Amino acid sequence: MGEKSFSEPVKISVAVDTVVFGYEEGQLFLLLIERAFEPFVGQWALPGGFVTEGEDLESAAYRELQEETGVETVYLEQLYSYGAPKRDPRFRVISVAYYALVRAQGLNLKAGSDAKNARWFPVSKLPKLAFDHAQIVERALERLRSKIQYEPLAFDLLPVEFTLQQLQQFFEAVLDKTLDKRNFRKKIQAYDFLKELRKLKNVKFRSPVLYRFERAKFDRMRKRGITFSVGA
Amino acid sequence: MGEKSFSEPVKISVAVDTVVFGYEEGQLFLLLIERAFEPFVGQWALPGGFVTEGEDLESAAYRELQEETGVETVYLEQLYSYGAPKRDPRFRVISVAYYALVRAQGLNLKAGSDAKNARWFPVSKLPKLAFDHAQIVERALERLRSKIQYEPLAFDLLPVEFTLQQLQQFFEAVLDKTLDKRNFRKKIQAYDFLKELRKLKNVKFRSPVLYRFERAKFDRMRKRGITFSVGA
DNA sequence: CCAAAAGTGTTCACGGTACACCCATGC
DNA sequence: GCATGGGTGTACCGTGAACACTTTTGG
Repeated sequence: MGEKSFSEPVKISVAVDTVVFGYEEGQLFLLLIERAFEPFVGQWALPGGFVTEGEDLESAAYRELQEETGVETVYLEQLYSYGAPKRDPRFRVISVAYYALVRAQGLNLKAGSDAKNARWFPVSKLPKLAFDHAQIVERALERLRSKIQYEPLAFDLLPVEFTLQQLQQFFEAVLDKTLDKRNFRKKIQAYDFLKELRKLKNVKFRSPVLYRFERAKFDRMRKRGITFSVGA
Repeated sequence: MGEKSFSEPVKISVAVDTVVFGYEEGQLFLLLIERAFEPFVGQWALPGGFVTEGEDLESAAYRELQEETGVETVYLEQLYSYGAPKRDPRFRVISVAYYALVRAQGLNLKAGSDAKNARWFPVSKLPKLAFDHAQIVERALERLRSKIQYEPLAFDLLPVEFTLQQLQQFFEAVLDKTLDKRNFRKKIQAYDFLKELRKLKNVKFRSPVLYRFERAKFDRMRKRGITFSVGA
């Protein structure tokens, strides 16, 4: 901000747009909004909106998510800022993109009450997106795929209680590669941040054990200098 | 940008601020500007300024660097955006922060011709910084330290021709830990992206070999699926 | 008793780490 | 010839990868 002249700086509209990820049954999903106004009416776009006076960027992202989709976000992280002059055909808009993780929680893969025009799409079958949102999604996917390998983001997308098989399937789906069952279990269990809960009964075949992620244990592990890594 | 009402969005001043890194003789440096205007007159700050009409964010970062410091940047990457409502005491400013790498090139650790009020500081002895710039620097350092371990950024900070000892010293300085000489050399040379040039003569003791980084070889190595890593 | 998923150990190859001495050069 | 930094190889260990059978359960 070391401006040289005293001329007033140009003022620009600032938006926040969020790439919301969900996961269910081996598929990664993305929450999109159908645009109700020009430009790009009827096209799908990322949830988001303009930053208001005196409002933090992250707060704006939360607020817009709440207003437009009603989803409960368990993780929100800034991704990148987009400022190409013509990215919005109406007027100059700079957009600060975020990405968020939402727990799919059972089968409830629907948008919150408010927004009838919000829908989950599998990332493998996304519609054509408005603005430069395809680019933003691309970057978010890259970030998610890379960060999931050394940060415990998986546990923000999976149900609170899960089996090792579900956990493995999750990594396989997001990283798009198969993992060895025995090696995967050995590694995960060695970290010792999962708490064994009980057996899941009333399942067709042999009952799997349910686990829960213990963040406190994870943090202690980190402090001991042990780094989490999957799929390396 | 899925605004729900037709009310005009709030307009905000958008700045770009860049953390400029240089390196020389075992020390990492940072290029700062002494502020000539209020607020924070006389304090040191990151080079930067307001984005103008129709100007890309990255172009704005380049332009401001050129105007304020005259340095020739070999690498520029977006870092993070800062938007706390009161981060600038005058009025609302959102700042998109970048970080840049500059080749110190011999002893020329001075600012470009234009800016008399620009100076290099060792990162270990930074002055008090204006605005929230200390926070930005912190994040840039983290990013540099982590990225340098798996991306070839070192070669954008070192002179074009360097010895293995200089290269090792560079990593030791930035990562703040000592590396084993034999293991370091073995590893680096195994990657086979360095070109042996000649012996550096007229040096006090045994003449070291000078090397040059060959980006083409590096890229081919990457394509073969080999990942660069130092200090792991 | 059969079908289907859950669960479990061992071996091998490779990369990381630790470690000490000879070599070339200028003075 | 000596002081100083330049340069080199080997042995060990831990982690990652490959790989197949037994157990549990519901129908």
